[in-house]
Amino acid sequence: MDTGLETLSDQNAGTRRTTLSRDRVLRAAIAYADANGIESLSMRGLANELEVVPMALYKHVANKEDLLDGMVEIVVSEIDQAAATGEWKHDVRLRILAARACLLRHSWSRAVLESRSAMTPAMLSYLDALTGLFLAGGLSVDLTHQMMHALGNRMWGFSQELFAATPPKDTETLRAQKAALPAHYPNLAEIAKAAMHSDPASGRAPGCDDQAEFEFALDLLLDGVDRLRTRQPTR
Amino acid sequence: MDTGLETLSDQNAGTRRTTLSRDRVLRAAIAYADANGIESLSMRGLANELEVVPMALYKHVANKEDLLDGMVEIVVSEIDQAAATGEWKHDVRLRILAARACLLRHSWSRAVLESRSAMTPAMLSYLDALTGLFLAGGLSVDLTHQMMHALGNRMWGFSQELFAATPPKDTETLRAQKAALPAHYPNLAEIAKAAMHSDPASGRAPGCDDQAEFEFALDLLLDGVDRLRTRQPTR
DNA sequence: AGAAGGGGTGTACGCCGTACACCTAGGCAC
DNA sequence: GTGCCTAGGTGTACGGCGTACACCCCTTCT
Repeated sequence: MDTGLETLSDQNAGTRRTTLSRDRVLRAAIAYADANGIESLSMRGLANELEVVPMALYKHVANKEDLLDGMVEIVVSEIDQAAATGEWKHDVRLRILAARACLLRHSWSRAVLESRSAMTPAMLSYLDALTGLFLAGGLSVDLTHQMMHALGNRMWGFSQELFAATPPKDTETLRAQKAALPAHYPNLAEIAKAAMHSDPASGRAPGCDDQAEFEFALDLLLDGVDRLRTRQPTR
Repeated sequence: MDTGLETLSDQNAGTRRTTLSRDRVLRAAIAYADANGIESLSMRGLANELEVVPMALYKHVANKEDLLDGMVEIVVSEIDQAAATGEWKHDVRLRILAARACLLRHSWSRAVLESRSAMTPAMLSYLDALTGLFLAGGLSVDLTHQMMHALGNRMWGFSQELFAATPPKDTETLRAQKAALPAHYPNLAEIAKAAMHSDPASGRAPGCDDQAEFEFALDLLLDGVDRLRTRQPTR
């Protein structure tokens, strides 16, 4: 479904324009949110924009939550994944600035991203690549883990853990995709496995000590500025 | 208005319980959000909780936005402002962890806080005190400024500038409270003044270079972890 | 030709925030 | 005491929202 094949439409009378598709709906929603702000994006308004009746949208998105999920998925997938140069710090820096630039292009995206509970493939892919850069740069698995949490904030404003608060929901497919996770996101799988050892808590994102991770990042900043304190001001 | 004086009520018949007040409404809303989640807090449900008709709330809060403003104001004002010991890094650490602890007590508060556009007195007061700690600790005005932005994120998940996007609105009172700002929040006023010099842009929070501030914090983290990289893992 | 089903439609329900007119009870001036 | 004023609770109503459900039409496959 929702491949962009666009089978025979636009007969010259122009009665029905190009038909809908999940992708067309999502992109129209993004354009609408860009133009009018996310708070004024409604199913009815979007349908109106697409010159279609509101309920037509529900043939392509499950509900408004799904619409928002799809919107951020597209935005995140547009993050420029620059090629690695081998200079890990430089590479990480580039990736994160690319993410920031991408989210800034759609000012609503940060807020929506934070309101989502589950990770999408594009997010996982981005995070996995970033994790890989740290590991390749020689950071230990634990340090990489801590750093990912510390940066989560910076990248798109998260403060809570990335995998938090996913309700049980459909256990069947969930278990399946959980099993498939290591294959697609090997780096994430590695730090998750390591974290699991120290504290096999329930649910996803097990073994993450939020408080410790928060303090780690805080101390990194405080110690860093303390070191700068003795020199002249930066700007 | 809304002082807690509670003039003669509760006549033994118990017809009208204690009457409403802005404070009672706000605290009931906080309790409701704590118990049921912020997304299910509605004016109607809250009114029902207070055994009152929905429109009665509007005698005490202007609208739902105002209700949310009032809720975060209370939460933020409950942040434990520990006495300064003179050890600036320790003091800053404690204040920030106190803020985190307070916001974590009300899981909805972070999201609501981020959705607000304007600063409230309690927020300004907290930020002013923190700024004061940095300055007293010997950080330059510029470094303090950068650090406040870097920490904004850590404290309650902000990624955007703190003062951003306040619409023009009521110029009369706005100008007045803007003029009164230095008296109440001297430390904030100092870094704002310094920032104004380098780039007198329009609106509030002038002279803040978002991109530079983001990169400052990012580099602090990356350089910090790079330094840790050469030693053994932390946990 | 006839079945199947993907995709747009129309109607309707229950929730939301809140404008506006109203009523009522206490405090005050006289 | 009488009459007014006002703060605060009430009732009704409106427009907007997300979306369930029954429909129907048009394409495609057999």
